[in-house]
Amino acid sequence: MDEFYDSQQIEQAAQAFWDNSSSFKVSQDNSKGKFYCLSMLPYPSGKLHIGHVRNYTIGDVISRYQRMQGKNVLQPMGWDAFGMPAENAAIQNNVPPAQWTFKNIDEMRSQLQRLGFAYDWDREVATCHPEYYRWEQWFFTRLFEKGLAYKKVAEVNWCETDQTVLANEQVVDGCCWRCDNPVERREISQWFIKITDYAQELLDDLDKLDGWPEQVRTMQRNWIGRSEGVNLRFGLEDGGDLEVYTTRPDTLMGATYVAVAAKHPIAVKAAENNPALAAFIDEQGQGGVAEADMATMEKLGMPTGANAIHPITGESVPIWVANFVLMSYGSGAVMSVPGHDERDFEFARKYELPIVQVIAKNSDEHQYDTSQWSDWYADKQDVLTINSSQFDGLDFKAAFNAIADHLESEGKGERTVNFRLRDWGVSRQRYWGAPIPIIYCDNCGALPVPEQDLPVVLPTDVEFEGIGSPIKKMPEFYQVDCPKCGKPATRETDTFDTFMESSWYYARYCSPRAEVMLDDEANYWTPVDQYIGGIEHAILHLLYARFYHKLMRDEGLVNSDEPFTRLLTQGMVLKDGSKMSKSKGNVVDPQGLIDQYGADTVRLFSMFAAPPEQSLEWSDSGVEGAHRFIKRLWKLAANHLAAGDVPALDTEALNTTQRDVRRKLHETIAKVSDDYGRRQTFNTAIAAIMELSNDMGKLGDREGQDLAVEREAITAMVLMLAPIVPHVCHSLWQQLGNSSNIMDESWPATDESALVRDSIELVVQVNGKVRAKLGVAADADKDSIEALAKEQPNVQKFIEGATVRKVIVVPGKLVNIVAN
RNA sequence: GCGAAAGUGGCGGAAUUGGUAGACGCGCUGGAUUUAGGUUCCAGUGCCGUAAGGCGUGAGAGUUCGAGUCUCUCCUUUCGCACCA
Repeated sequence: MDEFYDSQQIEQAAQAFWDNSSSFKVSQDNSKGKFYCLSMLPYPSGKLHIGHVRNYTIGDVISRYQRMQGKNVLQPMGWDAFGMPAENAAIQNNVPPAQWTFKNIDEMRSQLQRLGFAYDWDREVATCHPEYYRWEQWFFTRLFEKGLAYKKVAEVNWCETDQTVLANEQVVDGCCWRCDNPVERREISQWFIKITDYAQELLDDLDKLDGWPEQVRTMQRNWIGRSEGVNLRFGLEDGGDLEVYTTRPDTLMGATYVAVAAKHPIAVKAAENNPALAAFIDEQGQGGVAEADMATMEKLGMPTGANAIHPITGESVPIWVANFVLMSYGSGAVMSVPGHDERDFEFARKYELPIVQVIAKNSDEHQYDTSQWSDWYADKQDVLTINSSQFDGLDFKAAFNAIADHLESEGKGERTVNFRLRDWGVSRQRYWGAPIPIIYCDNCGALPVPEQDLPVVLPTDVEFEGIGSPIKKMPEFYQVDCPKCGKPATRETDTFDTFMESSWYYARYCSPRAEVMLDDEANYWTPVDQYIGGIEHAILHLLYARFYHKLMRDEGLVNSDEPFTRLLTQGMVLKDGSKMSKSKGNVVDPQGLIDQYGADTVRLFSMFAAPPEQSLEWSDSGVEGAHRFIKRLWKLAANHLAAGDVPALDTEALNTTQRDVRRKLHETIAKVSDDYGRRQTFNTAIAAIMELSNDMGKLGDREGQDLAVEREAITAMVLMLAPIVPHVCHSLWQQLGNSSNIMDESWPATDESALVRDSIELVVQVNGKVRAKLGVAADADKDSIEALAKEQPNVQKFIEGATVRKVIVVPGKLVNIVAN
């Protein structure tokens, strides 16, 4: 065997072998258990980023590990190919988005292939291809017919100068990123899908997802935001009423004003005769629509001059316009209880509105300081109502029920379950996306494009100027005949949110060329057994995909409730402590590293530097360390093979050193198996194999059973490293004399008899500090351990003159002598 | 602002169920070998201290025989917030 490790030659040979034997092509096979391992598909931005390398290495390691567990493994790859960057590149480089996108796909595909990922490339999907998005269009027409897709007015960021809609990302400090003019909020009519119809199920089913990180489930629960409260109505002095929703009806007696959104009809009407209010409302239309910006801006308000009638006391309370009340949330109005809501409290202090205390700490502490907020003011526990006339002296639950009952009996309100989750807006006023398959006819209204006319193909031969979407200026695209009455009609020119494509691609991989949206193979492979992707997708993408799966289930396309059984959320890759970005100049190009060290080194370092869920600090010298380890492994095998014939292992004939090494080997197999399968901490698996490799130096002269133990250990190491560094392990496997394909070998098994120990080492502590170490027989009893521990000279020294109060013996671990 | 995480040597990290803090790797120091050099191998390496020993897991408190791990308060950083993907 060549003593020199030549990564490029080894990797080329291994990849040629895999290609020639179609190693990763997979089909339905009912003789084995299936395992669907999926990594989030990349946006084809140009070149592979180091974050992609990490994501896809994790997926590949899990796939290859599962294959060695005897599973029929599907690991596909594709492209989330629609989106804004292609439009931006088109403007910058004067190249059509489609052309730019396909060039990037070709480049990135070859990079992925160079990394040796075990993808079934026959299943590759690009979401910008009409054969993909036609099914998305078809599915949307099904949702339309079921009443799950509808149109309503919603706000967007609007740049008046450029006459264009801006994404939140394109709004910088309230101004347009291109022309720097202030952005305003504009209402336009858009398509929505009723995710709120599924809010309760999306919430409930989170409990079933025990293969998901708890933090992701918590984030989704909070995002869905189920609350139980009361919808209640304040009367208006000039007739009619004003509906508000509250989760705190127990504090209704403390409502001292009502706040409405700037665009609320009451505000708009009041502004008619009030120029100052009109100016204020106008000002609130400035800036972007992003919630983070809304929530951090200064809380401002202005009185409308109108009053509302409190539903219980009948008292008159002022109606204010407040910029923190959003028209898109609930009814666009809230009751304000400054005594028991921190935001209302600050608002009331600022505008000198009355603050009334209506709950008090359950103790005798009825004191209430209206000059500053105290945490307990909003408590629901250990509080009683006060100043609430007939509702005095009640705890939260009793007050909630008494007031809700009262409102219901008076017809002024009703108990309601509310969700924070809003319907999914899927319209985008952009070019590079899937056309929304709707036709507007003056006679027949909005109609879905008939199935036989799908797909609505996005024209790719376009002049792209950057201001507005080119298809909005193409009569040959939007001028159509009404599919119902045949009269001239207009095609929808908005395109779908790209989350539409990424919400069902996992199912399409199962039968990517089928002439239906999904076929039987989808039910063979789904749900995905292991999904891997960035933590930044914890809410939106993962929630939309869960929703889509339920929609597809209800259409009869899949027969499971959830798309992803186990989820691994990968941490970010950092350099010098911060996220890599071109502006910081700290971007690591994986291609250069692959050229220099080989794919295996890059894969090994990516897996070794941190556990997958944590952020990973990239380090060039760390990459060298990974390369060094592969070279050591190579040399270990070369020297072993050079030592000559290996005798059969005779476990009865081993000396102490050989037994120790063999015990270490089987301890390592046990640990590494657990790390791969249950813990998914590949960094500790690699560390354990490195430890084993260090320990093998103890074996010495490679005589007799030395070689037998060494062969057993090297064989196991190569098998255990194969998922992480598949090329070098493929080569070593062959050189060790095996004719089989290593990825179809079985995972090594632990020999329990090798783990047996005669004696164990215990730690002896005095008052919790380590004072001695003690070797005892593995079956020693507590009393003899305690006696032995006390005899230790260094223990004697510390308990001398003191009284032993207690002795704690933790079997197999330690003895703690408590003395003073 | 709201929601979710993270914080351990010079650095990346380990400690899985409350039980020896710092595995493994990087870097550094000393030595050996070879070379023009990279390489390779051996030894050492949390901090203070000659030592005995003491201190030490973002800060502060608490529970416990025992806390990186559990509880509370605070600080810092990261991610998400619905049109970035």
